[in-house]
Amino acid sequence: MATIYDVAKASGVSPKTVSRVLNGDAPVGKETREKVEAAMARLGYVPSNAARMMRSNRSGLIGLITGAISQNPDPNEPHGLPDLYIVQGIQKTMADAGKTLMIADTGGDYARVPHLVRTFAQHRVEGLIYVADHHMEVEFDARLSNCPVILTNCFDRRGTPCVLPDDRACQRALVEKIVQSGHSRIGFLTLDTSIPATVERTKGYRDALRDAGLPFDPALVTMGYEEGNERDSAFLSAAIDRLLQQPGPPTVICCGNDEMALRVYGLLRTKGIRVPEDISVAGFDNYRAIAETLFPPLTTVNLPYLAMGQTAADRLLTMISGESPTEHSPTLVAGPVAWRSSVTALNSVSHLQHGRKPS
Amino acid sequence: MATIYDVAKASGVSPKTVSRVLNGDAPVGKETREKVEAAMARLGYVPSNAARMMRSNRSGLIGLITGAISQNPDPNEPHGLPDLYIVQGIQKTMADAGKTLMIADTGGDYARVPHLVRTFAQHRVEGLIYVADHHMEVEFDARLSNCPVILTNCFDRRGTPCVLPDDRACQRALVEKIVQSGHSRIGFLTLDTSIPATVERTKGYRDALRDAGLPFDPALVTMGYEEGNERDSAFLSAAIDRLLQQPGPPTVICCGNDEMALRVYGLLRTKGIRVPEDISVAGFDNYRAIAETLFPPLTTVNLPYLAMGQTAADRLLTMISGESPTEHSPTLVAGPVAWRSSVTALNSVSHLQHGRKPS
DNA sequence: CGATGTCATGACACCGATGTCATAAGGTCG
DNA sequence: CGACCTTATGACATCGGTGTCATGACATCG
Repeated sequence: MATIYDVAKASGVSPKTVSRVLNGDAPVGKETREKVEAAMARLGYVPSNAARMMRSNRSGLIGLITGAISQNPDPNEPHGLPDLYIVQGIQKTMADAGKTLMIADTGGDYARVPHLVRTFAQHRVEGLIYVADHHMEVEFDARLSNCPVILTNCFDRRGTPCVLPDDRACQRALVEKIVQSGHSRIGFLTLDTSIPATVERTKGYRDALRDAGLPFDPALVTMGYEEGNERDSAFLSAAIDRLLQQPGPPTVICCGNDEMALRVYGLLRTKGIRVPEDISVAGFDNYRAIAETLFPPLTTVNLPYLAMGQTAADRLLTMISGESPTEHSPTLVAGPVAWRSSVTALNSVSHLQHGRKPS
Repeated sequence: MATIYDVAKASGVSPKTVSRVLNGDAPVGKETREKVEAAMARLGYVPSNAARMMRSNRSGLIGLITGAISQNPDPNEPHGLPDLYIVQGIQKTMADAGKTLMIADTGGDYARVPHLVRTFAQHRVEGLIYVADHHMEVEFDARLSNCPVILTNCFDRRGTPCVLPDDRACQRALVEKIVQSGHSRIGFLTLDTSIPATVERTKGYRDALRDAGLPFDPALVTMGYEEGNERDSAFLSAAIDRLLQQPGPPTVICCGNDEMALRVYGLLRTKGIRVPEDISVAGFDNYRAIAETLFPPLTTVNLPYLAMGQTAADRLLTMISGESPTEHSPTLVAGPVAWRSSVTALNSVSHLQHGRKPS
């Protein structure tokens, strides 16, 4: 590999002059510049970042740790998508800022994190981002990193700066729209109640009801998925039955995510209930492979993962530049409702739940 | 940031001895080692890769260029998954080999590739991998890279080493199993016929028929998706009608991918045709969010993206070590059939296509 | 007991850039 | 015309490690 000395010799100038041509940080005679540029092209010279970094002490590198790429021990899992969009947002923002992203993957093994942090520290990354695959609490050990850290899609107890999805506002916006369509008995099949997203979304659900002056009926809210057992049809089916087999059954069912909605479509049809004629269904995530492909297309909420990534990247860049003191409160990012035809407008006069024919 | 000199001073030895403790490349007295290690821990010393690299000229870095993370101008697209699993496979293999992966994303803009290659060259990556989001032909310009290059999920005209999915063998294996289940009229809704995968899979489809001694009927093969217009229900519906409204309609429909199969489920039900009682359906990709969540679960082919990534990584590592001369032929990787209940065993005596009741 | 070998350690140069300072040529101004 | 500035360039030290070689203290062997 050609060095700056080779270029200098080939063009008959000093290495320092070649450096000046490279960086344009001082005036260089036009003729000299052309000679040097010709020599660089001829030798296929590419400057060495390592050498450059030794002096400047600025690596231009950002470290990103995630399980996005292989969160699940089980390959081909559908999860790990959210983090992907987050990574995409980060990537774009960092590229625009002239930073190079080093991505490391935990391979699903959380114990690898300290090792990855150390590797990044060796490369003298200027900042570190941890991206979780779902809204969760973590304990991210970055003591060795010696650089600003931001958590994305997760938070810790130490108050490390973080960017989180605004599950509460999203669920609230969805339910508000559903209420505006004339629904007042709104079922809610939640994800496992032990995860933060469920807690926040349930608050949002209640917010929307309260604002609309509707009562909160606990019988309309029940858990549809059990943590670690997402594909148990019997569990989900029983949850649906709990909702439907009660006085004043819901006219619409909100699901914890789009995948659950997909299964709910199937289970309702098995029970001879049509979507959306007999009952409306809504999802969460706007997982388009499902939401747009289903028939009828699924009303859902677009969690703004891309924007979360961008927000996180911007916040980290601010921390790196050190302009303003580091803010410790979480940044919440909400997204718009994706309204599709799986939720029908209820005629506010007739409160029939069944037997409506498609128009 | 503490340096090796700080550690040397703090422990009262020479920098070189600290280096020896770090690398274990020469014997160090037990007492000295402990002093040095204590000093390193106390100072929070982390060696600088940049400095290390300058002498050794070995960066331990592998560059990966992909659109996986943001292939689609349209966020939340379901594609970009295959590449993701490929990236996962590469990541794992490289981590095991002690290499650090630098991932750059084209952001959907192919023109950025030369710039990304240059950035990698500046970091002196030891090898370069390009991952495409689907089996395709590319023109990958890596002249500046000055290191081994491997293409994954794509190929070029110059014969750059590449790893490709064995679409032909996969489709063949799927059709073989379907034939073994008693089907002989096998419909095939292909992806756009202009893409390499469709060409190869159609060959595999014909291979399986030929081996089973079944005739190839062109009326059973038709295009279900048009390039760039994947969500046109009318197009797909018309294709289904072409297959069904003919003498000797198929007893099973193979789809170009799992997403198409999801739509086919919906369209068939709209037409009053039950899956799998009236007709069987098979997919391609084993996209589990769909294949396992659908009812009935979808029979499909597991394209081994993970294995492709591992294969590509292994091949690149071999090229880097330079042990054997670089092989230029493509490496094909096949995957197993994922057999689920969307394809029924046909009683080989009765060739009824309709009217079978669920057992 | 001297020749040889091993162990433990240090001095020093070097990798490829860039920051600092020096220097020489030519232009401007009072 | 000399003081001073700007432009264009080079010499040299430096960043943080590691490779090479040298050195001194012991141990081993014939």
